[in-house]
Amino acid sequence: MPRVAAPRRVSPSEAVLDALSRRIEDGTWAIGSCLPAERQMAAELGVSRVVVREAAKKLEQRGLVVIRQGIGVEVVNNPALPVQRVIERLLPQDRERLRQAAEARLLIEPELAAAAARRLTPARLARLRRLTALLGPGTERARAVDGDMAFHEAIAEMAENKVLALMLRSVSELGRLARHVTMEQFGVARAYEQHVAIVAGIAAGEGAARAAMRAHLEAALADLGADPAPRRGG
Amino acid sequence: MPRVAAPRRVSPSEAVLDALSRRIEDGTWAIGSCLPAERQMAAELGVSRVVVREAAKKLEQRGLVVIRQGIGVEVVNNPALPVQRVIERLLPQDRERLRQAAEARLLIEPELAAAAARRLTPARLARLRRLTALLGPGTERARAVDGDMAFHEAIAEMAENKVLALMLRSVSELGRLARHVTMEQFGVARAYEQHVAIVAGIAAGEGAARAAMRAHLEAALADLGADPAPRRGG
DNA sequence: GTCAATCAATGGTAGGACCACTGAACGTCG
DNA sequence: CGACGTTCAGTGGTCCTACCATTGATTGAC
Repeated sequence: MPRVAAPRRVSPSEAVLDALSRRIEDGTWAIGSCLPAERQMAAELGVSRVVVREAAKKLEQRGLVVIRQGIGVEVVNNPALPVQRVIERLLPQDRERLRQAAEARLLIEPELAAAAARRLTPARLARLRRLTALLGPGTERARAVDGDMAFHEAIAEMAENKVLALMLRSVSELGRLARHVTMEQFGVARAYEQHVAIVAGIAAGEGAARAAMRAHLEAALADLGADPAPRRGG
Repeated sequence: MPRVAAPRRVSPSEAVLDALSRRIEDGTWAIGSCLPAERQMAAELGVSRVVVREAAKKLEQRGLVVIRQGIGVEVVNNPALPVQRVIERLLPQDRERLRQAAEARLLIEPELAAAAARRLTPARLARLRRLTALLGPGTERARAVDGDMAFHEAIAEMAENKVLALMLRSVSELGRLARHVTMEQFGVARAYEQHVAIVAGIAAGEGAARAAMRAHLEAALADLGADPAPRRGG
């Protein structure tokens, strides 16, 4: 019986958590699909249902899955979700949270655009141009917001800084509802033009990218300020 | 039997989670102390031990407590912890994580210093001066790192943007180990001088604050680059 | 006085039973 | 035939009880 050689046994809980998160990340369970039932996984992994539940709960906290009674455990893979929740608890009031989030975004995102410009390739430029089409003429409001998010997220990705990308996505998701309102209020055409301008800026270079993005965000912020009560001001 | 009036019963789990987090935030259980045992809380709240455990686990994920077998549930209240964990999972490699975190910090913190300058009051200035003393001559390495963190955190607080403060704290905690190394390598005296310069900058105005903070961070980043392998580069 | 064994308390796991909710299959009624 | 309410099987949510594993303090022998 070794007294120092084996002090580090992995608990069943950790092992299962590891196994599940691994299989989610390697695509064993596709995004949008459901994991096997808790009882079944417990049987397969040779552990009690308690540890499976615990692992699932942790995965939910990490934004990898959502658990719904009567349905199952669905894969979503959204790492920004936990950050969002932290911010929501930190700033319970919608209005103030939105303001600070917009402030943070105004600080982060122009820099992301600049970094994306530094690292621009023809393929990436093409992708950005494709993404602007998502806000092209005749786009419905519901899809427009998704298209808007996708566009900004792509830029964040191209900046090749996952920390900043995570932060951007978190605050950006927080403003999703508000964006919906302003889109409805001011139309998507203007947002589309600004996105086109941003792409042109990124193609032109760091400075132009920064300026274009900054203009876009300031416009959105101004719209937000014009809206008296952004949906449930509690 | 109302068919629409009462569709929203709070589950025991939510209720307990709410109760516990409330009592933590209002200081019923001081930071550093332990909550009652799970069995006891279960009895007091009239609920099974499972839901108490679940609530405790969620609190742990939120960075409010840490759970240790054989010890109990200790209160810590560190909202940045979940964000740290997300980043650690997102960037498993120490070196790259540190680099991106430093990049993010270099972007965020000068702006926080500028905001702090805008909102400066005599009391706050005094507080900052007091905090610089934590790095004064003759400070041990171990305490120096804590003092450094406290100083930067205070500035973030004075900027009055909790979102940015959260982000700063998260990336800043990630670099704690590395900071330890550089402190040991280059001494605390230089860091002290830079902190003094930052305070002077904040007192002088936005631009000066930004510049001073930027210089401090760039120096730290350069030190980091000089270090070949910041502790376990796996 | 030192050190190792003991012990009580804590969180961790097991297994089984039942509750609450969901979606779909089914049957009924208009 | 079609729309609607019912039933039902499957899912996660909760409960209970017992036991395992780890910790820190207590106790005892040396």
